Amino acid sequence: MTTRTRFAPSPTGYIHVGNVRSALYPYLIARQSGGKFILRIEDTDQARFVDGTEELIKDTLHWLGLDWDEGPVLSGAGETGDRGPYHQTERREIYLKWAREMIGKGLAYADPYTPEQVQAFRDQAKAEKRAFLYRDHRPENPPEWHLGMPLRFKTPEIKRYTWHDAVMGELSAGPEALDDFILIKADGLPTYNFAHIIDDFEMNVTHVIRGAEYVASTPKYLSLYEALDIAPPILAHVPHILAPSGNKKLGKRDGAKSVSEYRDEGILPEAMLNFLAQLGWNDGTDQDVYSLDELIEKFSLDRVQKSGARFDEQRLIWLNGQWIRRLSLEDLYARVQNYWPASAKTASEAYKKQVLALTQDRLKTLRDLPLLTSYFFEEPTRDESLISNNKQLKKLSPEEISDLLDIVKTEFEKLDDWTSEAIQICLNQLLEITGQKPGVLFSLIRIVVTWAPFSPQLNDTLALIGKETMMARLERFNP
RNA sequence: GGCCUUAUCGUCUAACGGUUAGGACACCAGGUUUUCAUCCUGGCAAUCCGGGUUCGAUUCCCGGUAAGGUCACCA
Repeated sequence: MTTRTRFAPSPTGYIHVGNVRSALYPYLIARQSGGKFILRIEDTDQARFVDGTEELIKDTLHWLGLDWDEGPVLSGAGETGDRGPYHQTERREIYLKWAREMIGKGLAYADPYTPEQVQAFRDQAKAEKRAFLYRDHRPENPPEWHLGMPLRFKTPEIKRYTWHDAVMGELSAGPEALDDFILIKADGLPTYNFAHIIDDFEMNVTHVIRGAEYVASTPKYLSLYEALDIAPPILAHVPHILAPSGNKKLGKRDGAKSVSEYRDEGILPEAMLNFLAQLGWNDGTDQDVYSLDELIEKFSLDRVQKSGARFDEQRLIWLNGQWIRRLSLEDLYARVQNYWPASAKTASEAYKKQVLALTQDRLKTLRDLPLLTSYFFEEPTRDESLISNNKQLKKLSPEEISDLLDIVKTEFEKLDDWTSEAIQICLNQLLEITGQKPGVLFSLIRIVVTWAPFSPQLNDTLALIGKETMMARLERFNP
């Protein structure tokens, strides 16, 4: 049987990094076995529906390179795949057909209570410090069901379930976990609990990979699979990603950033995928950097961690730097297009590529580009703290600084061959003439020319900035 | 409160009864006769607690403790 996995998000807002991992793992499983990866939109909650989310989901997956074989098409309103529709709201009749069959078999019944009455039962259970079970209130003679009232699953057998989870191993839960949950809501749409089971069956899904919050309801699903005589798919519950501080699950309230935010900050999709895959998974080796192809080859659910992992942004940024360094100059140049400082607009492509080549090694996120390069394109703003905070330079008086720079100007004025090599020779001569240490002299030149906290090698930087600009900047500076 | 799950450096993790408990991020120190966020070298730092089982437990069992999930006409 071919592997078929799915990512089934609800269009209820932005996509955060936790969601991405729930897409990545099923994607990897599908690809490593030559199977299919399905995108299904679970849009049955009309109250929480947020317009535009579906486009966001598709854009995000596409940006990450997690392309799907079946589901809504990337842009526009169509769908691909022969197991659709892939929007749950368009599958309404399918769920109702299943529901009517279940009523016929005595597996479902109408819920006669008002929401307020059910809430009263719930409150009572809570007051008595018990778990709420609807089946304790299962009506003796439920009315005939019709559209407009909730339909509930009549749990056929209240018992303990034991099952295997591809991540968690052997799991089991007592009869308390079983209840008569709602199949069809009063609005005629199914609940997640019902819809996903029908969909996964009808779409031939072989692996259900989802967040650990579904472990508690798995016995209910098992009970439904059994009643429907459906063989359950392989179940894999992935632990939560934890917020940077505290032990809570990463959520919007804890400042969980959307994937687009990281994208805007200049995190590469390769780094994001690499980071997320390793958050809670490893292949047992010391490897740190994995391409998507390597992940496809090496990923396995049974090596996924059972406990939650904290989202460590510093590691993500480190990985991003690793990936930036692995990119070819052409590739990096293409990706960095929207990150240049405004002043680079008029610069030539050739010049920008030279700047990029010089700074590639120091770039951690694409958004750092202006910080690292703006002085190549515009007059830098003088920042006195660079001198006053410099261990060596702050010992020098303004006069001493002025004298040093005069010598520098004189020597460089004589230099016509403006290449890195010639500049380096000139710099070395300046050390001899002034009798200064490199840490003093070179730092001073670097700061006065760039006014940046860090920059590439001095000779290369000066070569690229050009003699004229450099001399002008030295001239302008008065200690 | 019921049910379920988890527990190794600050963080992510390796070790599937025998290791000086390994690696990575972060941090600290030194180096790359030049900054630095790259690069190299070194350092700091962990098996939640208590009982078993065993010649021997991070590893297996039990009990605590702590943390997380869940108990919706949300997914």
